[in-house]
Amino acid sequence: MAATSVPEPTLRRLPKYYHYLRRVQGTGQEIISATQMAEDLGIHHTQVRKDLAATGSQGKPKVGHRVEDLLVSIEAFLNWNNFSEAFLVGAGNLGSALLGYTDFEKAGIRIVAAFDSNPLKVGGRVHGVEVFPMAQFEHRALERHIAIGIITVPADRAQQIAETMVRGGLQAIWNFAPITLDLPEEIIVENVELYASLAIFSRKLEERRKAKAAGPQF
Amino acid sequence: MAATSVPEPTLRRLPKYYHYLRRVQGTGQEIISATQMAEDLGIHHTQVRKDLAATGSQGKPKVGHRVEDLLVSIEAFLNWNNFSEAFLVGAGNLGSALLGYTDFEKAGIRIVAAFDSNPLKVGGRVHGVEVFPMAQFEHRALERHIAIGIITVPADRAQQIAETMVRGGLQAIWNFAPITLDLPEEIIVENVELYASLAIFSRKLEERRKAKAAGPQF
DNA sequence: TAGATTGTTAATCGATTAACAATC
DNA sequence: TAGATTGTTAATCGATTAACAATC
Repeated sequence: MAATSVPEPTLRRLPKYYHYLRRVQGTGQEIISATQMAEDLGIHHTQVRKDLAATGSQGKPKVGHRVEDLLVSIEAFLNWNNFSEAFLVGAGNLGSALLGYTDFEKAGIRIVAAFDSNPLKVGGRVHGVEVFPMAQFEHRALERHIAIGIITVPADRAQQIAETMVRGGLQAIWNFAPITLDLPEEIIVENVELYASLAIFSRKLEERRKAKAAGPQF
Repeated sequence: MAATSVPEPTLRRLPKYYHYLRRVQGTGQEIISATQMAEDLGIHHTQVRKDLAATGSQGKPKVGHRVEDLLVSIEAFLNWNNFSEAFLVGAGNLGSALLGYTDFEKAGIRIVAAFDSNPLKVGGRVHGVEVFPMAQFEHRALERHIAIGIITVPADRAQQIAETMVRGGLQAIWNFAPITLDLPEEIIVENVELYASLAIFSRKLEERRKAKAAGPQF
């Protein structure tokens, strides 16, 4: 069962390479070296080589990698040729924004329905996606064999929604609520922690202010 | 200059503790142990202790930590009592969603103006925040001594926007576009990589499917 | 050929986890 | 007191970086 052998940081970097390579492709360039990629992306070149090797793509010594080959390898490795269907819960500001991201489809996920507990939203459509009452989530998810759930509700409702998702047979949850979900171990959970960025901002800006106040030391 | 000594992963976990402790506080509980926190958040207890120690908060052996004390320490450490003003560029779906997040203010950031190149959006308000033409960004930023910029435009415009931000004197950039910004080293950049989550989903779901197809091994 | 580039193996670094002494 | 909990020092683990052989 060595399939888990690819480190998660590598997995996280692959989309970065992918988007970069798409831009390179857009300029008409057909060959690229790991060295060049590393420089442009601010990543160590050995790192880039290892990451690309993980996708099974091979380059030619002295030449480099074919941009097209790399794109195909990454797509295949991430299974981005197929997509899984997703249900989104919470058609508020953030939820609506995600419903508008048609590009997710190129990245393995298609949001096929939204759910909300607000009767004013139910029955309508957001970016073309129908909004159903939360009460219908479980049976619709089971019926359609949905794999992925997206949580864009306030923190105090997230745990409960997540549990409904598990009952609906979902296998992966993309959680935008700032709360740690307590779920069976086999459920894949990805938390988008917006506040983590803010913590880094506050701290680093403050450090800089202090450094400035202390004056240049040399 | 030991201020940089706090590891970034610690910084990223602190908001998690903070939101958790707020919920605990909401139940009326006044004392909590690192052990309990660790269990609820799925983090090793030693890790929690080290992270809390970094904020300067102290607990009492056999007793635990006062919830209130921890909240105050984390707030102070992250400088969340003050806030910095931010300009957001790109009042589309995601940008609008962020403009509606009034909670960011508790986390050290207040979005005071939005900018967009679409004349239809300029002059209007989104969640109460005025939308200005992009051409005014630089002088308004300089005038108001803005520290933080938020980029919620498509990838192909992000680099250019970021450069304008630097010219406007901003010190930190929160980038939601899937592109690596090439900026002077002193600029603090935080990338929110939504596609990273999708990479993990695709890969892990695929692994699971394969494991299932192979059948239970024991 | 010479040299740029690939790809792998070894060394380093830093975060996480384990072990343990201190304390109320 | 005994035992739970804190907080620190040491060990482990895994990712990143460095070194180097292979190749067109």
